[in-house]
Amino acid sequence: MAAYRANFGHVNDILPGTHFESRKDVKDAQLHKEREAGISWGRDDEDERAADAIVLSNGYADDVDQWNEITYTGAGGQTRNSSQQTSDQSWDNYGNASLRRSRIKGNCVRVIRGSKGERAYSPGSGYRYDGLYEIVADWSETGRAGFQICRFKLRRLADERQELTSVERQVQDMLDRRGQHLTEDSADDAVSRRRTTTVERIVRDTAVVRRVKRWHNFACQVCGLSLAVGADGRSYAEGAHIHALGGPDGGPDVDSNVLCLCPNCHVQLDRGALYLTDDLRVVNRFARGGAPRSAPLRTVEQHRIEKRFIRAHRRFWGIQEQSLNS
DNA sequence: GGGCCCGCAGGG
DNA sequence: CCCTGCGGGCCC
Repeated sequence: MAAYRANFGHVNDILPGTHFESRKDVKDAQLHKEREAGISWGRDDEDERAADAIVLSNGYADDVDQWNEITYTGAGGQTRNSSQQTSDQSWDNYGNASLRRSRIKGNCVRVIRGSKGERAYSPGSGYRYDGLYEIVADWSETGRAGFQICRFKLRRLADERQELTSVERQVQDMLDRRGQHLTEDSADDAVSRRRTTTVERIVRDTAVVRRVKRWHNFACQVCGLSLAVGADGRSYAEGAHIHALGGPDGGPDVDSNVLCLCPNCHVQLDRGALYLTDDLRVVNRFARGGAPRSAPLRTVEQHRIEKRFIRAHRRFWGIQEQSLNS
């Protein structure tokens, strides 16, 4: 059998946010080579071992997951599946050496989160592909259990640096061509601006966003509007991140941080005109008639919203949740 | 190809 | 909690 070749970046047009039932499914999708191990590696173009994907599933007690930044623990030094170090880890371990190699070469790695990981950022069950990260540092230290561990600092690539999948690239090419064409004709600056926003929106329409919109049948969770546009008979809705994406303090692209909204309510949420209370009521700060008005957020069983994202959004807009007359 | 070791599964 | 099973690498 031919040696596995490391492959960096998205694979098979699988969008970040795509959910899998089991490690076997993740492997079969070619996101991660291994059935069980955390680090996926193969030979790179110089025939060295280089890592191309990792799984985070609480296998090592020293892991720290903050979505945008991950402090990952290398492989080895524990009895299988125990989560407990019983000896030192080594840089001779192929997984650890391959992650270091990818750090040196600047290869990005795919990150897959399992349900046992950090609650705020992990899927309720199974596994979820969360896109591309770069490895910014590696070092050794003494772990909680008192043994040497290999450590890696990973940072999520900014949205504009998350490489597009090939389908998205095709759409972008198409839009680029149309944009050029229109610019020649009209020299209208608004055209290229609109083109830019369209591309951004495509990039951000992850599997998470698609799933949330489907759960709500493309109806707005705030006002209930079902915008019937398009020939497919489906309504138009947008995936709105409560705790906005981007930047080192950006929120995660996970179900519990996304709402299905109409464009009006989306922009109001993004500008802080709408906010959510801890008990999932929507408050319009600038409602006509003086006092803020609130109404319950429309919810469905399978769509859990996390308070921490609601709070991050309020904190961002400097909203203290005190004067709540519903 | 066989034997051995390893591992962020998976199920009882 | 323990145990079994399995795929991949690597060494004969």
